[in-house]
Amino acid sequence: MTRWLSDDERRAWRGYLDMNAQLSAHLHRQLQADSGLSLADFDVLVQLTDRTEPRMRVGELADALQWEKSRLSHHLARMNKRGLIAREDCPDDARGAFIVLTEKGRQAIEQAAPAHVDTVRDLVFDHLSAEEVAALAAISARVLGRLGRGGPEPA
Amino acid sequence: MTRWLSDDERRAWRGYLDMNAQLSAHLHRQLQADSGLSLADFDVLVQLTDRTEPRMRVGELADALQWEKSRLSHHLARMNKRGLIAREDCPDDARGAFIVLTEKGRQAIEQAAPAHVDTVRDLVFDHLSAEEVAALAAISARVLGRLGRGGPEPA
DNA sequence: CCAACATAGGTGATGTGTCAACTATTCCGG
DNA sequence: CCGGAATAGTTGACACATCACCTATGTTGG
Repeated sequence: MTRWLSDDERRAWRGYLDMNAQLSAHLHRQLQADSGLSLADFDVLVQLTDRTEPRMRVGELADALQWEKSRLSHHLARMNKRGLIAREDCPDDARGAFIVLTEKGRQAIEQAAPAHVDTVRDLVFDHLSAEEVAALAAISARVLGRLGRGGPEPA
Repeated sequence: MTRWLSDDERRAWRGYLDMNAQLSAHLHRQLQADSGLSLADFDVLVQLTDRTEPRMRVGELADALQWEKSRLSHHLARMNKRGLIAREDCPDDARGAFIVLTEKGRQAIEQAAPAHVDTVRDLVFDHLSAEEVAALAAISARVLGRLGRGGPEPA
C-alpha cells in the first residue's frame, strides 16, 4: 500500500525539484560564460587546489568528489585535452596515475571562484534566514544519512 | 569584493550539493531498475497523464515541464522510438504536433509511480519533521523567486 | 497580395554521466 | 614463486542536455 505525499510534502518536493533544475542550470551558465568552466570542471579543480600536495591520485580524487571512477576518467580526459590538468606516472604503482593542476588550470579556478561564490550568495544565501540555512543543512544531513545506510528502512 | 560563505552556509551548501547528487542518482537508479524509465521519461509521462485531454502540444508540454524545446524534442524522439508516446498532426497549425500517451506509456507510468513515490518517502520525507518540510518549501520558493526575476520576461 | 517577421518544432555537434566490459598491475595464499 | 583474486584506471556504447542553427508554416503591415 503506497501512501501518496501530503499536500505540504508535494509542494515541498516540487519546489525542491524545480529549484534544483533552475539553480543548477543558472549556476552552470554563469560559470561557463564567466570562465569557460563547467560545474564539473570547477569541482575537480577545487579538489586539486584545496591540498598542500600538488599531485593527487585518480582514486583519491574520485573518493573526494564522490564520483564514479569511470566518470572521473572521462572527465579528466577532457580536462587534460583542454590543458586544465596533466597526468604524471606513479612510480609506486604502475597501474596508477597522478593528476596535477596545470598553470592554466590554476588560473582558471582562481579567476572563476569569486564570481561563482557571488552568484551562489546572490541566488541563495542572500535570501535565506539563519534558521533556513540551518534547516537546509539539517535536511541534507538527514537525507544523506539515509542514503548512506543502504537498503530500505526496516520498520 | 567577494565575501566567501560563512561556515554554516558552506556546510549547508555542501550538504545541498551532495544530497542532490546522491538523491537524484539514487532515484534514477531505482526508477530505471524498477520500470525501465528515466526520471525525464517519468516527468514527461506525468504531464501527459495529469490532464483530461489525452493530447498535448509540444510547446505546451515544454512550458509545463519548463524544458527547453530542443531538449523536449530530442527526448520525445527517444520516447517515440521506444513506443512510450506517439505523435499526431495538428490540423489547426501544420507546424505543430500533438503528443499522445500510448498504451505502453500509460502502463509504464502506472506501474512506475507507486514505487517511485515510496522511494521518495523512504529517502526523504520519512526523515523530515513538518517544520523541515515547510522550510524546504519556503527555501525553494524564495530561491525560485529570485531566479524568476531577471529571466526572459514575457512582455 | 506579399515581404518581413514571428512561431513551432527539429537537427547536428559537443560535452556530460552511466553501465558494462576491459587491460594492466599488484597482492596473496599455498 | 606462481596462479587466481583484487585493484587502478580506461574504454565504448548509449542516454541525456545544451547550443546554434535550420525548416516550415503562420501572421501582419503596407
